[in-house]
Amino acid sequence: MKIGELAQIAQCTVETVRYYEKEGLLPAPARTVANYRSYSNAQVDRLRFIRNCRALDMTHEEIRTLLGFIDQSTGDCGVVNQLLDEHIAHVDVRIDELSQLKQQLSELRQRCQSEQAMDACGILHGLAAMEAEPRHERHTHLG
Amino acid sequence: MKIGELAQIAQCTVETVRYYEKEGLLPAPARTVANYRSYSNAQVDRLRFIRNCRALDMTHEEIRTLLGFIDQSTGDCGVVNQLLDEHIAHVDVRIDELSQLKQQLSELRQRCQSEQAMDACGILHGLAAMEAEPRHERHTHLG
DNA sequence: TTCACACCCTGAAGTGACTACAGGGTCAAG
DNA sequence: CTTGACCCTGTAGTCACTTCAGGGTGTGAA
Repeated sequence: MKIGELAQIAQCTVETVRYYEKEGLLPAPARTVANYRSYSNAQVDRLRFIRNCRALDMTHEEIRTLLGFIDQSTGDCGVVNQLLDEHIAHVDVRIDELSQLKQQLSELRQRCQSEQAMDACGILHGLAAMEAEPRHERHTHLG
Repeated sequence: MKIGELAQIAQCTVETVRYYEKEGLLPAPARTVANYRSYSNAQVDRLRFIRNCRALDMTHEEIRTLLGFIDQSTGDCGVVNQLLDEHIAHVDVRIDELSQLKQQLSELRQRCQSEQAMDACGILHGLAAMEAEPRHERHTHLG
């Protein structure tokens, strides 16, 4: 299977597949005489695994860890459970942050209901007057 | 006022202030004889405005637009209202996406309650079996 | 045979909003 | 006269890609 077909199956671009190879998430595949990448079924499965993890917003580092567990396949999967729990916690934190943000933005939006002169705009005044809070450290890799 | 004091007031780092100057969000300040940046009160206000916008997760592009409105101060603020509405919509979309994600992750987590052998781990199997969805385009700049 | 066109290759640079670092200058106190 | 806190410039690194430049390969039609 050539790279274009693989990319279509895995719902990503050809460039992304090559990027994963460079990053070491996907092993380098065999090549045809024309130097085209040629993928096995196992490699298709591995890419699908990676794309599924990415669809769940895991980082490459998290994915690398999971792939490591699969490759070893020794030991118990407590570590996997823990990784997932931590990732879910990340998502929770980010949802809370965004909810607070929405609250603040909605309040700000309330300050200007009509299209008045710039100088009088409650939103611009609100943005100028807010008290900058100490920047909170990131508890999550989710933007 | 020197850059360190300014950064402290605006709750950001000295590097960030210099970065905003390079990006054209903050005008280049006067310099002392020792070539130190020296800020006026107006520039302090402008940086506070920028930091407040960033605390609300606006992009530099959005902030640049708002600063442009302030600098012109002609016309009505309908455009400001619109920018804010769009930004609130971004945040809404992202909250929905993350909520769906959390749902998927929780279901996945259910698949493995005990610490069993890697090969039997329901989470790893779940990640391998998921159907990759077509990559959804970004409707938001929020990560 | 020659052309078009879809697909493949590599390697470098761009994205956003910073952060970190190297290598140096300035200034006040002890 | 030295120590340490602050300041300067410029470059590179972060993350997960995307885009681009400049080429090679393979197949079907004119």
